[in-house]
Amino acid sequence: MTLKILIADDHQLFRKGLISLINQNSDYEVISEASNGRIAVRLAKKLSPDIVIMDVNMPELNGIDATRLIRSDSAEIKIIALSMYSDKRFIKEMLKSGSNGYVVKDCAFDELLIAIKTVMAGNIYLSPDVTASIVDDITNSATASISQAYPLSTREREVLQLIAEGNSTKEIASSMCLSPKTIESHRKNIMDKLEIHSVAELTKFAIREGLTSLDFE
Amino acid sequence: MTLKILIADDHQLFRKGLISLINQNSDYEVISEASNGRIAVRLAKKLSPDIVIMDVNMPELNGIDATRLIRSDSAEIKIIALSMYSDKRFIKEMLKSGSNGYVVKDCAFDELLIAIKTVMAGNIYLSPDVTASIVDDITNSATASISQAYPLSTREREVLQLIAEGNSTKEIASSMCLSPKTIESHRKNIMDKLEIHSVAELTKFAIREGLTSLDFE
DNA sequence: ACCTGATTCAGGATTTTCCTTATGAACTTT
DNA sequence: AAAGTTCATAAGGAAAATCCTGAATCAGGT
Repeated sequence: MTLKILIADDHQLFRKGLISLINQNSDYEVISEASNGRIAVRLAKKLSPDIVIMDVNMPELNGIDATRLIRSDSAEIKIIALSMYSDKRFIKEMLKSGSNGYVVKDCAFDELLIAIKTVMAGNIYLSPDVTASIVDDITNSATASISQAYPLSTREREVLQLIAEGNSTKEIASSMCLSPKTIESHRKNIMDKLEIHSVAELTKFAIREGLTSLDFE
Repeated sequence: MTLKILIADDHQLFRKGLISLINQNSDYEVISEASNGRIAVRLAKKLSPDIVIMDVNMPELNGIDATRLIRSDSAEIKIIALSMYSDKRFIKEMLKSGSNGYVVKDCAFDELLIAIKTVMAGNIYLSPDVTASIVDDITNSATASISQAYPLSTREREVLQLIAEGNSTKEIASSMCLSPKTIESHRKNIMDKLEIHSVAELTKFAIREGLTSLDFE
């Protein structure tokens, strides 16, 4: 029986390349693909894949929160985080959100296959780079972790991400299918919690936390 | 006779995926790969590929400068720029440096094949997104052509920096001893020139331009 | 002398944000 | 089980900021 895989990444060419690699192996089948976290969550719920390969940085809804949402629905679906960066914050947040592995995009394809086998066996897989980074972090454990300074709820982070991506309250409301008043509430709560009262600093916070990047739109 | 292709991208997984896709087509052969611009320049000189598929953002030596170096050595080698972004500045720099095409990473694989055929026929290929961006630029030529390089006046930069540091229009006005109305004008002019209409993206722009930093205050 | 762009600013219309309040659900604590 | 807490949702009205239009002044260049 083949393993059903869902791929979530915002770059079509990357997705197609990965699908091509994976489909050469008859043990695996890519059943669907998502260009952002929101779509990934919906497809995971609908299709129940065995594995989701999840990019960490995506527009609309990032991989961390998408993972959290999928995990809250299902403990069975394995999620492998895929990232350009071996940044400790991403790794920690991704693992906390319930991912079963963390692989950097610079890895060999064979490593990804090993990661898939490892997580399917019920274990956690981390890229060597990632492991090194984590170990390094543990040895220098004095530095208070970012996780402390992360009092925002899932919903709030979603909203913050969209704010930091340049969306207006209205735009966020319509993209999340909520009342603008709700977004206002979240926005106010975010600002109160962070003690930040400008979009500029909110954006910087979001960049530091990896919720958004400096990318051009 | 097969076309010899060199791939330059800093993410191994992306390279392997692309190679897998390309090698399904017997007209093309990926002869080598480079994980940064410097390696790409060396390999291009050594192997004389027909085409280099060049990521714009790479460590060590970026795609723009790598393209310039390859082009200064050879006018025959076709270079297709591949980027995550359809930002006008990247596009312009890449084309000025001598690339024959500019394709966004979100494109379909078939589009990349079309790009390859187009540049091999001696033409320039641009992704639809990219073309739109360029056309948009031309249609707004009067202001936009100037807005390309570094459009902001000294005063405008000053204001932008203060915006990006989280100050309100009022605060900026009082700190610069000007009317809030003046700051509003500057703000509007900045946004018009940059074609950016949110504080979030304005902040990102300011960070990229080095007008402000990500530091905690 | 004329034109362009930079800088300054105002009035009024529009939009957004801020503040308060509230409700039901889910989860925790007592 | 009852009470408290947090979260996500949202409305009404007040306050503030932004947007649009217009315009005066001044410096620099042709």
